[in-house]
Amino acid sequence: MREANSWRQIRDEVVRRINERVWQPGALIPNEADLAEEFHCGRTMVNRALRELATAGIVTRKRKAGTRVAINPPHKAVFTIPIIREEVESKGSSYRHSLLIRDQRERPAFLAGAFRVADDTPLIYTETMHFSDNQPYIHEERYTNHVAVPDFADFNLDRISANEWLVQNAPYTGGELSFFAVQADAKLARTFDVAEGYALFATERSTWYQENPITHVRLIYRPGYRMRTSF
Amino acid sequence: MREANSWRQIRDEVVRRINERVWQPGALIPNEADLAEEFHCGRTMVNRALRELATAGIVTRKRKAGTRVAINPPHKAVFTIPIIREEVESKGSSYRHSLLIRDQRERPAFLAGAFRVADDTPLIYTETMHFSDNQPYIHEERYTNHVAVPDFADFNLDRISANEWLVQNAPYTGGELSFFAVQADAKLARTFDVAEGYALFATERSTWYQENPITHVRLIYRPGYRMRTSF
DNA sequence: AAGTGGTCTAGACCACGCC
DNA sequence: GCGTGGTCTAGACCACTTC
Repeated sequence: MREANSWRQIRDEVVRRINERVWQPGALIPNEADLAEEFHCGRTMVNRALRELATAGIVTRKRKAGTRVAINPPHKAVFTIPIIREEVESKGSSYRHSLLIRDQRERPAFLAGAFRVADDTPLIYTETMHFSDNQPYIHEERYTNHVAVPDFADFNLDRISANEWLVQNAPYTGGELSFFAVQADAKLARTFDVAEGYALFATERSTWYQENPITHVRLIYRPGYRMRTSF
Repeated sequence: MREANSWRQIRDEVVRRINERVWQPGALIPNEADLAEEFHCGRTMVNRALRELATAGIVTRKRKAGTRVAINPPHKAVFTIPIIREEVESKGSSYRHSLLIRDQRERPAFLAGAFRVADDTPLIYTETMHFSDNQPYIHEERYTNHVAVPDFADFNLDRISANEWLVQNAPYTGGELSFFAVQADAKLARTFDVAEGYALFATERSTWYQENPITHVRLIYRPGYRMRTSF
């Protein structure tokens, strides 16, 4: 059929046939050897193209059973969590932040599930306001386990935010992320200049390194904020 | 060093060295040929291992410049957008839904950006309530382009929800997803038994096939809902 | 110019899973 | 059993980027 000499062309041609219903959802597509012959290339590159489509959920593959067009389109969206400064600056706005509070606290009750440290382990608590073009943008509350990140306690957070410092210096092996809505309390209402109880978008993120909790952060976004992604 | 004969083992060993700081963030790691020699394998499999790590954002690769440990850990999370019924049932709850409204409307103004059809194209509007264990769970408002999905107009939505039908029958080539917070209006407040103005978590999703809009849906979740993912 | 990753081949053997 | 995808090799040439 069409000449194809790179795995990208093979991949794109397979996608085209799926989109145009040459190969229906659920249908078996030709095996690697046959496709290699059709495209005048080695089986290795057919394998690579189909493997990538399988990772993306476009096809499903089983030994002996062959490769099928996936029945359910992949309802997956990859979401990238940016460093706040970079997010602001990428929109052409100026960024600054202000450290409001920095002290040591014991773990609050609501963190017991996410933060598996002894009840009386002191945690570093920081509260930071992030601004975009000098307008309040994100309010950040963070608990950091300084046993896991000893350098953090001494770090000057005036120039670089906790967000940025931890992203670059505290690698993690796993984490959890959640999205939800909160009502503005009195302080947030004042900060963002809305009525108390106003609906604000919020995220929480926990990260850990092996079994050790590193940090837990709650971000509350300015009124009307939307977090977007495309797929 | 350690014996490794599969690309997975190579990948895991590289990850181990990065996590244990044998190779620091930003540092250059040995080139493919050297790693192939160390692991007693072909360069192809080293390439595959490192390519996968590059896709995951663990390392960055440039010709001639070599492979470096990424400075920023990958702040990526993958969201799977489930069929609502499956989400509810996977938690062991019973699911049902109720179709509240189904009519034809012209495109509302707020959809002009997301829905590139002529202003007077009639769209199918549906409003559905999803229940978990007979408690209100998600309120759904949907606009569907019946030019793109002709079968949808005739479909009986009593047994299968629009959500589920479209996922399985209307493949798409792209889409957009956004997360935000809304205030409950009078109707939502009544539905979810909260005060008017209460903060609710909401998502909007648009999908299209090639250049044709398929559907736009806004989901408003019950009070206190959190959308979670781990990484 | 030279070194690096990116792509590709031809061929091989293996592991899985349907029959 | 036996056909399929999964893995792997040894070698080659190319494209890009830094020098």
